[in-house]
Amino acid sequence: MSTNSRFTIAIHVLTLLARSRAEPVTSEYIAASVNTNPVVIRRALAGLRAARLVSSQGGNGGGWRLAGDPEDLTLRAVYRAVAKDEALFGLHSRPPNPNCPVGRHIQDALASPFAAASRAMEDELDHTTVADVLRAVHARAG
Amino acid sequence: MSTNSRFTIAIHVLTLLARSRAEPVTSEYIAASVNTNPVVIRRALAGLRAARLVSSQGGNGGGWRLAGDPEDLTLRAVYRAVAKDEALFGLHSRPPNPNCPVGRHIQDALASPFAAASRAMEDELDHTTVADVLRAVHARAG
DNA sequence: CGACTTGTAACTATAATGGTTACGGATGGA
DNA sequence: TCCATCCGTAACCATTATAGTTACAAGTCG
Repeated sequence: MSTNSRFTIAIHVLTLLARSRAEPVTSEYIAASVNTNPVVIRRALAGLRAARLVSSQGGNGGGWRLAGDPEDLTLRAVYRAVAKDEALFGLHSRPPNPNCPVGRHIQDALASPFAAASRAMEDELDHTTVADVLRAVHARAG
Repeated sequence: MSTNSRFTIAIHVLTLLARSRAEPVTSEYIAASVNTNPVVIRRALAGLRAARLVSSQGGNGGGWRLAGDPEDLTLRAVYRAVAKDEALFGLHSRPPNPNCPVGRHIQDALASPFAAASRAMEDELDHTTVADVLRAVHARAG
């Protein structure tokens, strides 16, 4: 449904930060792990900082740190920071025909089932934390 | 998460077909309700026909019909027809660095929570049928 | 002072999405 | 048979999202 990797990248980066505890990590180091450009990382992290999930420090010895305990950082919180106000399912790109009964009311009729589906997904994301992801990575790393 | 209206369009069209029962509906009529071009509708319905949700009939008096009972057509089935194999959350656009423990295992570590979230969403979509949507539209149309 | 790092603008490439025109082919009634 | 109708699909274009890259200003710390 999406050609978009923002959510995955965000979790990847936060997992790296969780692994290094309070030690700041540079965008260059992160970019090497994600296999992309440091600017892409800074852009992604700017959004997470706006959501108070991470903090940054410029200059020598600077970098990025988790703002809180990874045990308390759920994938739902990460999802909301990345998705912002964007709905899970997009509506019509142009408004449907208001002279057709279906066109006039379809968006209202879909609001409830769409919201329920989105809520169910987020509730499930609430069951996993960044700390859980880090443990899963460590388990596979042996 | 998606700039994509395929799912909404599909439900909209199927609701129109459910309303007209066995009477075939032309792509031109559907396009007028959706407020788009008939070719866009034909493209969308071609996918739904491949999933056996609708059937089409060319020539005079032709058009599109639901293949089954709208009471049995859940939004989950519509979602799967529209999303095909595409995952709800995209992974990295370029493979992460295999020399980093996190980069090497992050995708595997995310497989389980991502699948659970997608399943939770689909389970919720299973609770609503196209017939339900049509009733919701009728209720609002007064 | 100087090495380092973030912040951000600017530009480019690629791909997805959707809108449009055009036309071939099938259907069914007059 | 003829013809209006309607699907099937190719082709092309515009718009937008994404992300990759270079460049440079500004802040930080030893």
